[in-house]
Amino acid sequence: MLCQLRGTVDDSKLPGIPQGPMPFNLSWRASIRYYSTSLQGSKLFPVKELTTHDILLQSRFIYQPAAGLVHWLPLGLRTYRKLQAVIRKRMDQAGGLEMELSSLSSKNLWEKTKRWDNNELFKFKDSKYRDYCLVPTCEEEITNLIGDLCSSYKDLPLLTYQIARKYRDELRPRGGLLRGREFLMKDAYSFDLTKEDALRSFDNVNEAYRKIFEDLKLPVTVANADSGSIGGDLSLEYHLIHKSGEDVLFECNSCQTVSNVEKCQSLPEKGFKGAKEAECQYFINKDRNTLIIMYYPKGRTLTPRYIMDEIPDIDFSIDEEMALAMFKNESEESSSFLVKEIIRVIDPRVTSNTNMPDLKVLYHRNSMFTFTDIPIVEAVAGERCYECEKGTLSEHTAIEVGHTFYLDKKYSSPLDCTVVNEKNESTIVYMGCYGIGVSRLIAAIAQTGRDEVGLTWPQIIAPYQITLLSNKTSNEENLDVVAELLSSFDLQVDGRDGKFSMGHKLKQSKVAGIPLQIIVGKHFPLIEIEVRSPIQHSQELKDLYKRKTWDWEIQESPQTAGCSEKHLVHLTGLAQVVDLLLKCL
RNA sequence: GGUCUGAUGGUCUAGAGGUAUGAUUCUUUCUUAGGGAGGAAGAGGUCCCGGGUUCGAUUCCCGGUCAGACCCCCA
Repeated sequence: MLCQLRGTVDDSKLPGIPQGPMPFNLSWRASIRYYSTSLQGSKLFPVKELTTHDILLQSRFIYQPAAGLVHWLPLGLRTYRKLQAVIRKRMDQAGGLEMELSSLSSKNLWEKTKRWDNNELFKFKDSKYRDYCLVPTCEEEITNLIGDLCSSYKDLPLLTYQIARKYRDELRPRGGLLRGREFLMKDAYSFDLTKEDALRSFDNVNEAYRKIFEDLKLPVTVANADSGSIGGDLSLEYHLIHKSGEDVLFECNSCQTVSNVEKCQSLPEKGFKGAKEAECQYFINKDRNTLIIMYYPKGRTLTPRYIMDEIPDIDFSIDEEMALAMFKNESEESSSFLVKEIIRVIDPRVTSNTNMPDLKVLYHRNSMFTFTDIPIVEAVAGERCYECEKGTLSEHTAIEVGHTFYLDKKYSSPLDCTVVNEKNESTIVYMGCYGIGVSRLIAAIAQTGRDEVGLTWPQIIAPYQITLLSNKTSNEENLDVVAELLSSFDLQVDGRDGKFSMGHKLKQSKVAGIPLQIIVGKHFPLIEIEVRSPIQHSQELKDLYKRKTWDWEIQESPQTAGCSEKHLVHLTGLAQVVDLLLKCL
């Protein structure tokens, strides 16, 4: 793939450089085109004012044919594949077995897990009017598959994964890759005989995730999370902190616990005397014999599910009016007042100093129970951590890029995924599921890594590691010599001539976030290397510098946009220096 | 599903009741030659779709479609 961008439009003048197959059968000319037309109109829209999504579009990583859909272009596809390779490597090391399930799934499994009635599911009918969906995730299919194929405890523990496209009928897709209707996700599923084993599998995958983000050199934040519609009771989210993020996290400055706002209880600040005024909301339990009244400070967001541990049979599907009607109705029918109960849940911010609203039901003192120590509203920054009760919470916005769930038997039970144990007894397996949004991760990395000049990728997923380019006057043979010298590297050779100036080619490479620009120009046989983002010199590099027997100058912090340092190296040492520089990234 | 905004050459845009401005891009060509080069000539538009008002609508009105932002939702 050396000469993908090499040469002029005139095929007859192509130099004798090996030509690899073009991705997607794009013609030679199309390849030149995607490069040369990038950032059109950049004078009108300087890169630093563009959104990251626009940079991805204009530097031809992706093409957006319609809202929520993405075509991957040659440059973007390289990053897309490299990121998959990183994930694949770590999942394999964790013992994962890669598979690939169909993107289509028939209705019956989804009915068993009660997830068919979801308007984000892409549903359609075939010519025989049978219902299908495009998979938004694969718990149903994989659980069914494993239940069918695995029958003995000897098959466990089992970890399967796939990197495949997923579909969600988002009402309003947004932010391009961040929230598309079709996206790439790595989804993994673990199957274990016992809960202990399942929790070990959960830890195992989380460890693999840690390594993946370490490979990418990303400062990922792990947060306790609500498990949402997936269910289960243990769930971790992986986030990149960024101001554009849609998730809100709270971090405790004492115990360091990070939690998603959806799963973050908080205590009032020290010395808080109580809210001025309270509001309340009524709920009823599933047996319809207990009314639950939640009191919380006026103006705060009530989070009723925080009481789930204490009142597991609370029924959130019944609204306030219905709950009150049911309770009153039951009261009349039932002659015994004693079987009726009222539970008051009073948020800790509501105290004796607080104005309480009037009760809407008659009650009997003996049948009333009160919680006063369970926080039931969304946390806000500045309040005290509920975990350690010492630290103060601070707020961050973040982009969620990964999520792990311990599922217990949530899916294995309705889908009857069982194995026999040593005693030949049938037992339901324990599951976990684990996702990384691959396409979203690319967008998140682009977003968090970009600067005024353009994108900056972690070296391991940059579309190319190096752009090798010529200036307008250097002769082609010199470029060939250097290309040959560096042929073992992941190299993009931009030998376009004519109207493409050196500055033009440099800018394009830097906008695209290629880590190194190497210029074959007027100093030949000295070669210029520009480093896109700041790096730490390794000891190895410093040693080589001391031992060098050929020309090598380093210019720290040059006054060039998108360039942290420049090297002027003689051909003789070029490959060694490039190799060590890449290792510093 | 709600609220708002928008739709004009491939891309971005100006504009006004009388078929359209500028830039960019693309083609040919000359010059230039180290930080997104400059000139010359050329190419490229049923002004989103349907209806209404009008002598005449791309422009005004109504409806639709699509796109974007904010809600809502959300493994």
